[in-house]
Amino acid sequence: MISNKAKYAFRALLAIAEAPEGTAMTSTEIAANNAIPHKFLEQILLDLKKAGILESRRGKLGGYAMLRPTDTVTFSEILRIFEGPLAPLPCLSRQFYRRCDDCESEVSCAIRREFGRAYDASRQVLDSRTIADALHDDAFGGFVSAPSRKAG
Amino acid sequence: MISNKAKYAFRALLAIAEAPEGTAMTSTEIAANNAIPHKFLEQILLDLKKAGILESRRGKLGGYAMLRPTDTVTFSEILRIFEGPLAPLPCLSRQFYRRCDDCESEVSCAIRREFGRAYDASRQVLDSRTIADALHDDAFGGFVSAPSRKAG
DNA sequence: GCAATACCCTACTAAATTGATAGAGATAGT
DNA sequence: ACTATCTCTATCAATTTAGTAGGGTATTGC
Repeated sequence: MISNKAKYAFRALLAIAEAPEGTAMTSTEIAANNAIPHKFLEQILLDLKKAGILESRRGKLGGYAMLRPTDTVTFSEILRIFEGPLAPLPCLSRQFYRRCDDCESEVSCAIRREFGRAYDASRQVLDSRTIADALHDDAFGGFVSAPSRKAG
Repeated sequence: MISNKAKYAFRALLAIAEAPEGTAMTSTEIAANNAIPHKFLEQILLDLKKAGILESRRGKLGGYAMLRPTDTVTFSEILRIFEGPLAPLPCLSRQFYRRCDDCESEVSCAIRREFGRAYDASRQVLDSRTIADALHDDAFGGFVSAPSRKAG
């Protein structure tokens, strides 16, 4: 399960990305329209700004806007800001690599191998999907299909 | 990142599964050979027993052994015992489904759609890989290949 | 210049989770 | 009876999560 913080970040980003180019959205607006606690959202937007995803203006006509084009901002990038490493094991992370304390041999570790496969699979999605993709419901994998997943 | 508890559980399971059919391994043995705190491991093995994965015997010739064949025990099954739902969002979980508190429409939720893709991808691995596969380093996806991942 | 608006920053808190440790009880074998 | 082993419950410290609180700082418009 991803944290509320990360979920709020995606909601906010999608809201900002949807706004017409050049217009800024205020934290108050975003909070109200997306069921996010206002002061909590402020922290999140600040994190996104510090990460170079958003830009901001203060004062009366202030607010937040995308700093980078929406099609360059991937889901994994955002997730990492709020969740830290996405790898299931420290020894599988490229960006936050840490050897397991008690590991004898990484190459022969069956747990590492299996989780490596799972991680590869999910990373292939999260690394390639962007905010722009999410907004436009672009197809994944080169074809369009109705969602087959059923809730429940 | 998966919890230490889950990681220990996999280590223990692999150790037990590796033992000759019919022989039981004691928690003390498993703990010593796999760098797991003994009393912590006891809780874990108990959970695995309650979940119907292991059987146990008390007393002098006691210990733990597989209850079900190793090729029927999937990674996702074990993970769920110790980590709860694997889905990144409650509204994507089949076994622990919960609507997001503030969700207006699940079908049109872009966040749900994108994470659904990532979840599908990793589930395809974790649902299909078993303890037996991990032990025998069986190929995944119908072919054998040298691991291309580099640690670091 | 001054007030209103909106972002910026830090500190705090309650509740839950993680990663154990501790100790007593139940059962099986010799 | 004795001992090895599993079984069960309680407890604990550290960390994380999900916020709340309350100022401080920049910008605009009058």
